[in-house]
Amino acid sequence: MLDDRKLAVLRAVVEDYVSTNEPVGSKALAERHNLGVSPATVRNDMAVLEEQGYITQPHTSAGRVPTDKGYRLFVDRLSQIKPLSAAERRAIETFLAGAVDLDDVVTRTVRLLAQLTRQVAVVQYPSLTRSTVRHVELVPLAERRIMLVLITNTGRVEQRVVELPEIVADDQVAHLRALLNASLDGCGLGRVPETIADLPDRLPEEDRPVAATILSVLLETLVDRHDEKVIFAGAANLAGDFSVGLREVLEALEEQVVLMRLLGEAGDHSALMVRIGSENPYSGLHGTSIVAAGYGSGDNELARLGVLGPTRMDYPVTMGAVRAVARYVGQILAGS
Amino acid sequence: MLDDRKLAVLRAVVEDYVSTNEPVGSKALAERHNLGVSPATVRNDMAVLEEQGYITQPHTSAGRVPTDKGYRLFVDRLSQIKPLSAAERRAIETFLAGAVDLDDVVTRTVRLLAQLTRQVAVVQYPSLTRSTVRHVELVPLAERRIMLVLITNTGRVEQRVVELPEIVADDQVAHLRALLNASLDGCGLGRVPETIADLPDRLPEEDRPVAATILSVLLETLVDRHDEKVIFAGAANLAGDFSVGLREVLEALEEQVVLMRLLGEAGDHSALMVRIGSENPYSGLHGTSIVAAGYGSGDNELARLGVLGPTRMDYPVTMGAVRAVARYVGQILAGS
DNA sequence: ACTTGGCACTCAGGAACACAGAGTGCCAGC
DNA sequence: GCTGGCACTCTGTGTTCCTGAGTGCCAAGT
Repeated sequence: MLDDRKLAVLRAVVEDYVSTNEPVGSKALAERHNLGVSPATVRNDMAVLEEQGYITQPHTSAGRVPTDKGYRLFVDRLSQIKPLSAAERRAIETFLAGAVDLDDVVTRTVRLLAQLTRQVAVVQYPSLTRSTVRHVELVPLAERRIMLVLITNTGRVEQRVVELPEIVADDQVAHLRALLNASLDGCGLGRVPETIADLPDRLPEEDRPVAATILSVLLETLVDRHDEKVIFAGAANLAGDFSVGLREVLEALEEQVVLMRLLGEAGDHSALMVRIGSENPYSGLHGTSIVAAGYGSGDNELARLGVLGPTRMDYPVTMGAVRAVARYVGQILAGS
Repeated sequence: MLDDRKLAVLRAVVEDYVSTNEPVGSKALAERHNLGVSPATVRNDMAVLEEQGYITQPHTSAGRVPTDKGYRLFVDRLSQIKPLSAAERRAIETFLAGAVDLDDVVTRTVRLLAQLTRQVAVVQYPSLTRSTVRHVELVPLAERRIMLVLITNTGRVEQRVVELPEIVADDQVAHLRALLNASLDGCGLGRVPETIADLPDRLPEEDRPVAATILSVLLETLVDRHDEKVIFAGAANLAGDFSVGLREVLEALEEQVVLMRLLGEAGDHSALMVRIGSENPYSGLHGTSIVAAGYGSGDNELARLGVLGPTRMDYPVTMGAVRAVARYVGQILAGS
């Protein structure tokens, strides 16, 4: 029902509208893209495309604008992801290579992505639950107070102050630390609870209350952080462009929960996810699209990142940028 | 040269303009505030105030609007900081009390402040340089790789991976750790360099290269973080209000350096700093005002926080909120 | 020396109106 | 099935006019 030329027309409408931000008419379209047919023919095709719901006109006698459905077809079948230029790739590499710790990697990534796409970038911190324990440290602070530090293989560090039910000696602490590390080293965070379940039993009677307190805080740490942290950058890029709903968009960006859902569930590793306009789970963000991908070191996806922009964004370029950044971040993370 | 009534008129102009966001005329002013004089008299006073530069009219035959100079006088002499309501104070306490670690305290604070003032809140992380070492931890990761973890009395944790020049045994590491902690415990971060300067000399010859490497990374950590981290929240509050320059404001908010300068130098502890419109160091932020204060545990100021809003903000209320939040955060930090 | 009522003047913002231009839909002819 | 022509329909823009709020100034009153 949609022959090749009609698809070409749709592609042309999307491309022109994205670059000019104005409804595109049959005449201009027939000229700019050499379709080899007259404006009248284009008009007929447009009428069909409109009937099918791929494009629409803001008001009678204005040009046509793609609908969400139109963008969807464009992304799925009519466009090709555009790779970055060599210069851009070099810029990414050098910019990310300078990072000193995990925090720095994430911060740099989100800024990089925002700058590259001139849109709002969103990056999720590498998930705790999918990483493994590298080291557990217990630091005595006072007689009845110690600090619990958990270091993961992704370089993430979590710490908690623990109030103890009784006074403990330093060598008791040292013993517990050794025991914890022996059991947990390399253990996936998801498997920590079952791994330490029987640990108190392997201790002398008098140490158990203290151990139990510490372990419960440790478990709490894992649970608390189950909702992962997401940060964004490039909000300034919203200012020039957006027609309406700027407030809604900014509000959504500051809601961790919404952001998490936006980035989507973990999918195929390195597969790009695109959500267009009303496909969005959050009503304040109709009118915006999200391009997201997972990233990680090696095969396992640690977290997700993406960009958010107006529905009329340049999908091929944006998708290229997101994919490239996701890959580079993965490499950096694997290398450190 | 400005008698009491003229000051009263200025105050009235500021208050009315803040609450209505429209130029205020002589008639409305004489009615709403019972000044006991006629509109004509008010007009005369206004003419004088305008000549002196405290107010201005957007165009002939419109009401008057305060100038930056007018707001300045208002803040310095005509207004009184408005304390929070009991309900608000309770809300602050319960909201901040639930924080589990330093990161959480800062995040909650910035959101709280944004919500309370309905403006953009800005909070600086407690400064490393002004805090003291609580513990240094060395965690062996591989034969020639260890992780250095630095814990401060404000609960902040810094970590770095260190590549060593040679293979070290675990007990060597343990020895160095003990030595480090013995020398540095309670040491102000600013004094760390001098404190560890002679440390290699107190080690056996063969340990010195390793120690030197670790110490240099430790020093690097301190220097790197000298530029402190600043976060913001409540950007959505900009949307409804701001007339122009929204893009500039958002850009400024994402520039750490600009934010730092905005919050200002450490002043008298717990003294409120107010910067109005063009008093601002950054040209993109004329049209906005900043109310900031230092916060800390006990007497020493650890960092600063504040809010940013349109020049026509409600200064008494905003100042009250900033002061209150700064105090509560200080208490929370001291208690943990 | 201030304050006050009166009065003429100014100007932004809104309503009414006309008009040019872009774009469409449809039809007849190739 | 494509194309040129033509009548039609809108939005956006520019013009004009008018109202109303607000001012500045002046002369009179206290």
